[in-house]
Amino acid sequence: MGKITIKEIAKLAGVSNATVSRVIHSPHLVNQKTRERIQQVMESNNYVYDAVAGDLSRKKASVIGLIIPTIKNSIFSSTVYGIQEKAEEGGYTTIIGNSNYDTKSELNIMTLFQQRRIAGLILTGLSEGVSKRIREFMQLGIPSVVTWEKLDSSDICYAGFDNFKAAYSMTNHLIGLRHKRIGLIIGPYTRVRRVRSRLDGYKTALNEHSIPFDSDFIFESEYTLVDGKEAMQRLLSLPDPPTAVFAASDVLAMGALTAVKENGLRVPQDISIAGFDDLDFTAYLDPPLTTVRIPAFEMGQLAVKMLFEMIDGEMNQVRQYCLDTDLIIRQSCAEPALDNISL
Amino acid sequence: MGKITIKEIAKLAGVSNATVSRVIHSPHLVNQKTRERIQQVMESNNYVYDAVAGDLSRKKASVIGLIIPTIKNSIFSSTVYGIQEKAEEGGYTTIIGNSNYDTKSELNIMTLFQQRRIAGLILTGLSEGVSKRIREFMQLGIPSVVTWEKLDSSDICYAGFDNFKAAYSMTNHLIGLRHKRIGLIIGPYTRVRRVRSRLDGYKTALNEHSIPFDSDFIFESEYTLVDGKEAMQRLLSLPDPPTAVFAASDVLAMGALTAVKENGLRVPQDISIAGFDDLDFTAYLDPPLTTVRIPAFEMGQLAVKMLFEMIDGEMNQVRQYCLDTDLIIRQSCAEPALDNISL
DNA sequence: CTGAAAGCGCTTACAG
DNA sequence: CTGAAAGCGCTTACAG
Repeated sequence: MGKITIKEIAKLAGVSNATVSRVIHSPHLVNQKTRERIQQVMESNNYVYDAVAGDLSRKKASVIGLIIPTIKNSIFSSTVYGIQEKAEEGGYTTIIGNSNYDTKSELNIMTLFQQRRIAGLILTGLSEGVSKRIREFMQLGIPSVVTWEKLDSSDICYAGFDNFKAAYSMTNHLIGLRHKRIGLIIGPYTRVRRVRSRLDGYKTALNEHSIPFDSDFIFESEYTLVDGKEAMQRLLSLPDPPTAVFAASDVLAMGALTAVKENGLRVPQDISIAGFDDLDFTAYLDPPLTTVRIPAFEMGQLAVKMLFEMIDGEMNQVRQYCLDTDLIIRQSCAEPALDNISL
Repeated sequence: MGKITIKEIAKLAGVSNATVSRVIHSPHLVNQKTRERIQQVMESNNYVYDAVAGDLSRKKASVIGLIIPTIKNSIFSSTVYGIQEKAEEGGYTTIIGNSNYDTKSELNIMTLFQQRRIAGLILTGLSEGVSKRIREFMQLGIPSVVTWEKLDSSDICYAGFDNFKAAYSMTNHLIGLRHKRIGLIIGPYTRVRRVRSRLDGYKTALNEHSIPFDSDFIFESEYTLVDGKEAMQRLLSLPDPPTAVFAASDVLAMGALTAVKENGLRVPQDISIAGFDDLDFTAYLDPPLTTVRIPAFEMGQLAVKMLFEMIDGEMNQVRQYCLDTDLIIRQSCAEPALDNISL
């Protein structure tokens, strides 16, 4: 019933705790005969090492804390996967907290993580209110890295990408296709900085081509299919609707696509739709979605790699990686029909 | 730099560790003045409680271990969400291990979890090789519950659903639509028991309607879009292809749908497609997918609830819950065209 | 190569 | 209401 501890193994094998501990961690330090006997005893008693007690004793930690906005949505699953895989390789366990894009809850999770003695922290984006706390973490010796974003601060590590540039490129692509009325369905940019960067990228691209910015063309929404659909619905019922819509999330794009079809319109002949994220399913939509590929998996892996390096001592220097994004051109965007182009 | 411990707080406040510990856990036991002073000291020194040390000391655990096949796929995300939400409510943290449908790796994860002193374990399905280990866990006082499956063994707890019945109903539905040539694209039934139950449900339904079972109509595949697409491709190139295809996973169904469209065929006029899981996106496919709704979120919540009850002492009795599934009828299934019906 | 002892940060009877 | 002491399961200088 009660679980077997090192102490009991020691007693059964007629040695001290220290020696048992040694056969677990540095078997070469123990006389072969003794070692084998102890291993024997551990086996037959189904001894299971208590990693938590071990960590406490040697003042180390082997859990990595990860904060993502939500696990319900597939947006972050590649990142989580990249993190878990890499963490596991290094013998670390991952705990995940869902912030729901809320700063207060991020802060709460950070404290919870701290109580659980995490070895390092990975954040999905950096909310305004969190930077200070991150610095505290680093002061306390808890290395932290931000993903999904590129930061201005030079003292916080990140493995991210340029949201501005990614959105800028896609908008430019649509403009290159001769669209002038380009709608934008976008996530919670009021609350989330990296989403705001996407908005800025969109605006800047328009601006550079002297296309007037029309706030009726912008919809801020949660990352759900329904929201994407509803936003598109509204866009379509505008007196002079857009000829292309950039949905800055594939989930929103899929919702938008559905709305277009329900209105008996065709993509891309009647209206173009572009997405963001390059989730698995985008290649399987009808038509396949033009979108921007995000280095989701890579960011995860890199973030853990950075964490490891910091844990192993090179904590002194700040590392900042901005990974590339790619325009993935598929069939959901085309030039607007002639009668749609304002001459 | 070094983190503040209870001991230092005690010294600063001029009390013993015990008293500080008391203000953390049972403040009412401490004289108000003393308590306030101590709280004061904790605040101004940013004291953070060490939950790991606490757990060790009071011989309890506050982490729940969860094993799912994969986190990459959205299939399990509702379950994970249900679990995390409920666990959090009870002050528990969740750690997730990905087994990749592999028994050996499940066993490994279980040991890892054990080393991390989990308070309880939630498994997604029960592989043949794992039952024994589960019983060991329960013996050791680690309550365990299985989800996504209904078990025969009367001594293992579960919060699942009837895979056989779910697949049986859907197959029956297709038969009711007058389909006689019904293809099946299904997950790894050779390795996974609950998937085998689905296969059995399909077979039994056919059998009850004296529809001969045709092994050319069955494709076993991984749960990916590509696999669904390829399987459908093969099905369509059969000399006498099915008039309906039951893809026992929405992801496979989405892949299948793409293949059908690429072949210039229409769903459901030329061929019907049914899915399984009722993932978010199914209502947004073109056409919206007929599928079976799985109580994914509910299973997660219930599993944690059961775990809590067991942790709180009623560990003696085995609880087994089989939740309902629903046929979700949308537009991807219809009667076969007349010339397809064998008279 | 091995053991005794002190310690990781916290808790909990027990005694006062 | 509070403190001294033993303990959770493991580790690690130190000494031999």
